[in-house]
Amino acid sequence: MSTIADVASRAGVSKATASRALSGRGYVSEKTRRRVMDAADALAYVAHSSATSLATGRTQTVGLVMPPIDRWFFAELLAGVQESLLALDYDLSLYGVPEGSQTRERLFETVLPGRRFDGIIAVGIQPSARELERLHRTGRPLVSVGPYSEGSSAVSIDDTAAARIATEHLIELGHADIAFVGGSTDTGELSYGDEQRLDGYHGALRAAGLDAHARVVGAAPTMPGGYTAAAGLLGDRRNRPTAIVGVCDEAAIGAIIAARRLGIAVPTELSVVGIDDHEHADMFALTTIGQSPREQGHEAVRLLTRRMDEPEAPLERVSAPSSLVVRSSTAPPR
Amino acid sequence: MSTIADVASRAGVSKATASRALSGRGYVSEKTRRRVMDAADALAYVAHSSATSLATGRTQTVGLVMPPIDRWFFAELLAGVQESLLALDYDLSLYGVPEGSQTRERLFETVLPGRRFDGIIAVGIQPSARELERLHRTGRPLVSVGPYSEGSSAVSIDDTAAARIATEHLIELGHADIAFVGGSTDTGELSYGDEQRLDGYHGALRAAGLDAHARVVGAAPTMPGGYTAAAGLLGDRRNRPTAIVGVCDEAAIGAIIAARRLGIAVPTELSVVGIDDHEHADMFALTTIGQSPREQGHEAVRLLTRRMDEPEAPLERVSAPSSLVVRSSTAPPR
DNA sequence: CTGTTAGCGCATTCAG
DNA sequence: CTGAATGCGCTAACAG
Repeated sequence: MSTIADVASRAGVSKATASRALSGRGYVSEKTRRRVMDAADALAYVAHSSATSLATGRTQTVGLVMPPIDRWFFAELLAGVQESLLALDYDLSLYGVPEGSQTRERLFETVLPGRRFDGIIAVGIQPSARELERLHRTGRPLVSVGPYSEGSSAVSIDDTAAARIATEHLIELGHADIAFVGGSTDTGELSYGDEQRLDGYHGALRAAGLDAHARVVGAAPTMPGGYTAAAGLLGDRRNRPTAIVGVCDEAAIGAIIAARRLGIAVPTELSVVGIDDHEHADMFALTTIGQSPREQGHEAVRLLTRRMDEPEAPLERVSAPSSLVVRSSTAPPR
Repeated sequence: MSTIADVASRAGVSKATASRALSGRGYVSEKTRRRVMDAADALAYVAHSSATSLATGRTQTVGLVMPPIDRWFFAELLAGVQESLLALDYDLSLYGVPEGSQTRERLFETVLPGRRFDGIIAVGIQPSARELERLHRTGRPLVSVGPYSEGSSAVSIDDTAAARIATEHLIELGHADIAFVGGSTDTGELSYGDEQRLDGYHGALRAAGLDAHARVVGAAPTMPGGYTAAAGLLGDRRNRPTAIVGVCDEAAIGAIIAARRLGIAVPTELSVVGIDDHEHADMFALTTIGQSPREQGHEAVRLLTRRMDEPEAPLERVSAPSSLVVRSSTAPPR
């Protein structure tokens, strides 16, 4: 692999001039610029990124930290972040952080402070005070998606409101016996957003004086999770709810499939509403609260670049839009 | 942020000694080692990764190049790669390559040759001759998953065999009218593996003298894709197949859901077999050809590290295991 | 076992 | 407009 010195000598100029010509910064006569360019691609020259980083202090790389979950939300968000970064010529380093592991410690203590990135996006992570201190010490900006962290810009939907609106939709249709699927799992893992959604469900019920009917059945936020939970819930035909709120669309879809298998018609005998507007929601005619994780990814990058370009720019907290999408999985109870 | 010089002077030693103490390479007395360590964490010292890379020539980073598809296979594979890399203290840079875009060019011409990585894993990518030349020119090892590339180690299942076995399973049960769902899409995109699977289907039919019955219906390799395609296929009750091979489990599951909606019982009236053993396969009692993309991710990293540690190590081509998993979506035709 | 001396490859002063 | 010199932070000989 050739270095800038090779290019310079081949073009008959100094390294400094070659550097200026290649980067486009500083004055270079059109003629020598051309010579340098020609030499560069004759040699298939590519700057050594570590050398550039060391000299400039910037890496053209953004770190993305998220739980290693292959849930739709994360996949979409990742795609959004990638799209935006691509357009800006930034690279992406991805870190999947198993909950409370040594990995996590190593990440915050060593990797992130190693100046491998110009900025960091943390998704669904709630850093501890010490972790935050480590991050800020690097002087690089942090953007969080989901849980908000001190000293960072942030973007997220209002999960509480989303679940509340979903539940209210059911209440307005006349439902009183509304169950929540996905409230808690056996393992006790309940991600930040999920917890807020549960709160929103309870809040709506309380406001309507329906507290007594609250029923939360634990389920993983997945289709099989929702399926299993709903199958149990709907098994007893005498005591089954008239409507279900899924913690997310995956769980809600699982519930719909369970209902169908049990011969329970949706929406005539059972209404189901989800949260997310998953790409499969349409196929199941699922009424849901729509959000766009992909857009949130774009927004996160926007917030990040804003502070990478201008470190003293004020922190921003943007609330991503979400709204009720009515399809045909909900109807008045009969 | 402090540098190794700060640590050295605080510990009263030279930079070299500090470096040795910190990295564990070379002789250092236990006593000074301790002093250096103490100084280091008093200062919360973390080595600057670019400086280390420049000096050593290694980045402790692996590049992962894959299509920006959030299909189960890729998500699982990514998880596997991450797990393995984590254990080895390697970082991961992720590149989603839109098919035939400028991005792709930039990636191969600039990013990958920029020595940002110690090795590269390419998934479902078929590099052109020029692209391959660029890669090899860097002298860093390449491992491909899926399509094999000249000069790289590779891991993949035998997609042709997988589809053949799936189809044979149906033939052995007595089916003659077997359709393939997901053969081609309107956009003409047919990823490498999918193409092979289609071949395997045709091969099995041919071997059984069933060519004439071949029916391929185009569908995206997704649940809605399979749903839509199957709905069309099964709509005509007079002329419908007795069995379906899905290009992947997502498509197969979509077909099952379509069948249920149409009141067609699986497996008594229709057999369905998929390929992958997707995490949802169990929920739908789907008979399928199992493979583990996660394991393939581990394997890819193993192949890569082998050649990163020993550049002259021979190239390897490993065939990942796959085998028939019989559940209850298949039965003899009635 | 430890310190000194040289780079790694690039961008960036500062003169000219 | 261009070249020579300097340094980014670290590791790797090479002496001692």
